[in-house]
Parts: sequence; structure tokens; C-alpha cells
Amino acid sequence: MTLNGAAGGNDKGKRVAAMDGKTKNRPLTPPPDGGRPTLKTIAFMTGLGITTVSRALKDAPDIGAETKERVRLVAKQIGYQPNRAGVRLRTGKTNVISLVLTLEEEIMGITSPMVVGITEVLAGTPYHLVVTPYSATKDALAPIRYILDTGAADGVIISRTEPHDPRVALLTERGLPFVTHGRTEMGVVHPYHDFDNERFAYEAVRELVERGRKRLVLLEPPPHLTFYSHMRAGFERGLRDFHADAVSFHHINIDHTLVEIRDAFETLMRADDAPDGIVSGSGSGAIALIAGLEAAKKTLGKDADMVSKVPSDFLRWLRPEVVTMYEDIRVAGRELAKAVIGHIDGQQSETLQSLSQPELQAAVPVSIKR
Amino acid sequence: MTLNGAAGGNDKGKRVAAMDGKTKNRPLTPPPDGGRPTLKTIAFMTGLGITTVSRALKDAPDIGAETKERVRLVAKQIGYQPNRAGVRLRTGKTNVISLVLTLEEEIMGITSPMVVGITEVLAGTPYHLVVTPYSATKDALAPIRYILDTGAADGVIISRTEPHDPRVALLTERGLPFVTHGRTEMGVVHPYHDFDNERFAYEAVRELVERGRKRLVLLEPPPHLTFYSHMRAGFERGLRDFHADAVSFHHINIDHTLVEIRDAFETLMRADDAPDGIVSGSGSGAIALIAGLEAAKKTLGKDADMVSKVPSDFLRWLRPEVVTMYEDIRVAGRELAKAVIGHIDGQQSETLQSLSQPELQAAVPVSIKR
DNA sequence: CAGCGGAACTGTATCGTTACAGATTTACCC
DNA sequence: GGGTAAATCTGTAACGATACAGTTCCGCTG
Repeated sequence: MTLNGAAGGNDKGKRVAAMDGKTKNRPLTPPPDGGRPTLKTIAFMTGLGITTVSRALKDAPDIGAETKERVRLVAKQIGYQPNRAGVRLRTGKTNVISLVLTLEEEIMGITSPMVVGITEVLAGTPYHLVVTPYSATKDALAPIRYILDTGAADGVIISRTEPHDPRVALLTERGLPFVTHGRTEMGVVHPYHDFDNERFAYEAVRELVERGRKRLVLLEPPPHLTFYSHMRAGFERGLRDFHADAVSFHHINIDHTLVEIRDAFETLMRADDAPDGIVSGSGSGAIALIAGLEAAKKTLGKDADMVSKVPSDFLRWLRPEVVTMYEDIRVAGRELAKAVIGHIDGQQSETLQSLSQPELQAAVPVSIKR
Repeated sequence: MTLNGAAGGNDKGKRVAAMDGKTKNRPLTPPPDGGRPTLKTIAFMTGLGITTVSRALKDAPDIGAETKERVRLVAKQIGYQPNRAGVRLRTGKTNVISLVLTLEEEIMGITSPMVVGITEVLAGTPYHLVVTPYSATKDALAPIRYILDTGAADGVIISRTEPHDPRVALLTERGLPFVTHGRTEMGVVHPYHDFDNERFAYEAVRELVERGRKRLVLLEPPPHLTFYSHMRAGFERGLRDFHADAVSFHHINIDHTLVEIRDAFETLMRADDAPDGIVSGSGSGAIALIAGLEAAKKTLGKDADMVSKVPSDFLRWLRPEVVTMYEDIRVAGRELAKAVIGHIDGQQSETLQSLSQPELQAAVPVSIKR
């Protein structure tokens, strides 16, 4: 291999551009070392122009096959990684996915496994996960506006959807890719992942009726959230199909504090028409219900049975008499991440919708026999 | 107010720079609207140079008081927010704090309240929180190297520290601000926040001995983590001071699965020299211990008492007979965030160290009297 | 051999910001 | 009046990447 001039060699007889000394695209000076490599570094090492290197790394059609190979090799050797700020400034692409969370969303820690699931998927991509919180007591639109106004992310993940969700309307209108954890009812087709709460409640009723329970109560989500109606619908369909009655508990929902839930439920359980079957829409809520039931001097499994949706397996360890249906939040996180990326990549929203089914949690495995 | 030329007015008789038409710093054309405002927008509106606007917003000493006022007013009116990519490219400042997490760190969801605590503090700053995961089974240094190599963050939060932690060594050597959740023993002074596990174990022993327990067992952290020795030290100091004996359970620690812990503990509880007092270093571990104890046909509160460290209040709702000491992870998140920012701002590391004390959790409040 | 098309590569301008080195004006002094 | 310092403002270049509009050279055609 021959070397022609200061620039790197090229022994295939190709012409070498004139070096008039005023070029900036063909770096003649080695980049100051110590810093991380840039396109300039590779350009210097290969003797190519910065533009060529950039295009070679993108596999552009107007770059020679051998050149691409050389560039890729050098880039890999020196561990080149594109400067995110440079890309972002020039192209607007942030390579950021924003997870928008309520600060209050913290009961029973739904966030942890979700973040894990999301990052598992993002690990194989150039995307970073940025957590953008908001106070539920304030404006849920604020973080969305911030992201839109500052171009802070390429995609957004939101949860706690409402049937007519202003965040979904805004994001759709402004064309920013997003995915929701939960569905909407706005006639807008958008990516989502959801847990089948209708099915959950229906199966819960079936389970309770099979255990001989007839007077059922539901600890439901707050009415403004979409999955409220899903869960209620499943509950009521179950009541009809399996011939059971509902006991009213509408003044309390899973967003109430544990103490509130317990106190209200204790009152209910002391009433003459106390329920004998309980469907709990949340794992932490279930704990408060159990406490209320026991405060009313009733016994779980005897005076009443309970089916609860749970995000972990604590309840089944501590109260195996509760029937638990597992909602895998980690999987949800994975699905959500895949869906936003799909949306960013221009896939059809219809293909980015998924529903996960409740799984009846098996009993804790018993290892030691006696 | 008079207007001189296309540029905004200035009626105090100050000179107006010659407009030779080739300037780029004094924008003569309105910025393309629809986009978000930049310094150029403000420069156009005020008739000032871009540089002046930039310096005015930073309150630089060489800008007139009235000019600053005008610039600030316009900036506020049009909702100017600096472009992060521009700043980052030019200055290297990312305005990012990176939370480095193990994907496996998920038992009992320590992450949720931590993320909430951190974002609560960051909300009042220009910092964003980026979650950077790694697989504990692989190289814990990988994410640190990534951040260092790509300049991905201004500050880093790490947890699960070891006495000689290579991450701390690397970050210190490379001068990137960080804070650890947990201490180290390397002779390196660095910001940290930690829970006083020594005190926790000591007080736990006191509590158990006061309840008449004499043969105590500790469910400890894995030995390679720093707080292992803290907790052990507190436990042993307690044994000495309060005259109790230790029952060995060293082959199991809080990183084992719940099933492993339960099975091992069941075996232990069936032995002749079974313990009568239990100190659990983790809330989820406590659940497995309870299960093991009950599998061995023993009763909590009768055959043995337990004190556990917990990050939430489930255990006290479901098993009020367990004495729980609360570790407030949300507060930890806040402290960690404050400490990294302090470190970034150049505060002395010594002043950025804090230790939170275990609080004996009060019983669940009883509201309904009968 | 002029002309032309295509392959392969390159220069320039630009995104938004800031460091740095001027530039202009005014005030003031001898 | 000339010189100087202080106050205030401005232009240019640069950070790293990319879009776009060339440029160079080759082979081929008529």
C-alpha cells in the first residue's frame, strides 16, 4: 500500500482531492487527543472528508464499498460514538424517550418494574430513558407541553389514561409519537398497551361464585380513568353470567389512602348486607381491604373470599388465601417501549396495540416436604 | 420612543452599531415563526446582537442594567428556553443526572420512590433524570464507562456500593461528580447518602432482647456490599451489649430468592437450636422468613419475634406483629439528588454526606373504635 | 475527441449556544 | 484637544453532525 501525501493511503488509483490548505472538511491536523473521537478523527485517520465519513457510516449509496469498510473498521477500532448533542442540534433527533409519571403514582411501586422493562428494550437502541414527573394535583398537560415546546423527546410514554385524554389529543395534534399505558375512547387510533381489566374482573367474579360467593363488592379505579369502565363492565358481566349480586362501594376507589379504604370497608363489613366476595382492583388496596375485614372481626376465606390484581407476589406469600391475578408491569414496560419506538419508526398504530391477559397466580412453590 | 432602522428602538441616545448587511450576529430577518424561540428571536425583537442577548440572560457584568431588563422581559414573554443541544454542544454541560441501576434491583421496588425523590429535587433545576441500567450479572462498570466516554451526564447516582468500589475509583479518577447510595471504605472522600444499618441492627437486637429473645439470627446483605459489615457490626454490638447469642445463617442473604430464603429458614427453624429472634435486613426477605417460620409450624410473636427494615408499609399492615423500621427511600432520593448537584456545583464532598436514621414504624392508625 | 452520465468524494452552510477578541461611545483628565 | 479608561455592545469562530450542492475523474458514445 502506497501513501500519497499526509492523507491516508489509497492504492487503487483513485484521485485524491487537491489539498489547497483552506479545506476544513479534510482535517490536516490530528484532532487533539485525550478527547473522544469524532467524525474528524476518523476523517483524519482515513484521509477522507468529514462528509464522506458521515455518509459512509450511514451506509449511503454514493460511497464506495471499500471506503465504507475502511471507515467502519476505523470507527469501531477507536470506539467512535456519535455526539448526541451534535446530532440533536443538526437533526432535531433527541434519541430520548420520555416516561411521564405522576409523583403520586407510587403506591405499591408500579414504577420500578416498568422502568426496568422499558430500559431492557431501550438498551438495544440509541434511546435513553428520561423520567419526567408531574404532580397529579396540578396540570397533567404541563409535562407534555414542556416536551412538545422544547422538543425534549422523540417519543413519550404516558399512563393513567382517561376516556377523553387531553394529553392524547395534544400529542396527536402535534404529531409527537407516543404510547399509552391504558386505552382511550376518543376515536383516535394510537399505540397502547393495556391490561385486560374487563377480563380480570369477569374472571374474578367467576372465581368467587365458584367458591359459593353471591354478594360481591368491587374496589374500583377512580371513575375518571378509562380502566374504571373496563373493570366495572367485566364485573357486571360476571354478575349477570354467574348470577351474583353487587354490593355498593362506589364512594371509595383505589386512589384513596389505605386508611380510608380500610375504614370504609370495615364499616361495610359490619353492615347487615356485608359482601362475601371481594374483587380488588389493586394490590395495595387489597391490603387495606383485608385490614378492614379483619377489623370487622371477619375472616378471609371463611366469611369472605377475595380476588385481587397484583403487580408483585407479596400478597400471595403473606395471604395465600387471597386469589391473585398477576399484572406483569415489567412486560408492560417492554411492550410500551417497543410500541413507542415502532411509532417513531412510522409503523401503523393499529399494529402497536396490545392487551395483556390476567394470569391466575400459582401458589408459592413448596419445596420442603414433611 | 423612536425607531432607528429595522432594529428595535433605543431612545437613550446610545449609538447603534453600523449595519453593513453582512452581520450575522444582529439578525435582520425575523426568525421563521412556528419554531421555538432562540437567542436569535430575542436579538431580532430587541434589536440587539445575539451575543448581547446571551450575556444579558446570564447577567454578565458588561451588559447594561436596562438592556438586561428588556432582554429578560422579552425572553419571558415569548417563553424562551435555551436549546439544550446547543448548550451541550458548545459547553459540554448536559444538564443530565444519570441514575445507574441494576436491572435486578427490583425486589420490593426500591426504585420507584427513589426516582420520585430524585425528580422532586430535579424539578426545580435544569437537570433531567436519565435512567441507565446494567445487568448485575455483567459488568457494573460498563454504564459508568459509557457515561464517562460519551459525556452523557453531569453527575451520576450509584447504589449497592462495595467497600472498594471500582465505580467510585473510576469516577473519582476521571473527576465526574457523583454520589453513592451507601458508603465505601477506600479512603476517598465522596458524597453519599446512607441508611444507618449499624444502628438499625443494634436497635433491632435491643428490641428483641427487650422482648425476652436471646437466640438471634440476622438475614444479612450479601457480603460484598459495604452495608453488610455495617449491619453485622451493629448486630454484634447489640449481642454484646444486650447479652444475646447469634444463630448462624450466613449461607443465605437478602439477594437470594424468596424461595431459597424461605426453605433455608424453614430448615433453621426446625433445628433444635432454632432462633427466637429475627433481624431482617430487607422487607421482602422478611416475607420469605415469615413463610419459612410458619412452614416450620412456628408462630410469629409466640415462638419468635422479628424486626425488619422496610421500604414501605405493607408488612406492618399484613403482619403487625413484625416490628418494622422504616427506610425512607424517597427521602434518600432527595438527598442523593441534592448531593450530586452540590458536587457538580463544587461544594466540598464532606458537606454532602448524610446518614438517615431508622425510625421505628408506628402501628397502623386505628380509626374506628368499637 | 467533445460531450455526457455516473460513481465517488468534498466544501459550505447550518442547527443554537458561548468564549474570546474586538469595536464603539462616553466620560473624564491633564 | 488628545488621550485613556470604563461601559457597553458586537462579530467571529467553534462545538459535532448533516443536508445540499457541487467537484473530480472515469468510461463510454457517436
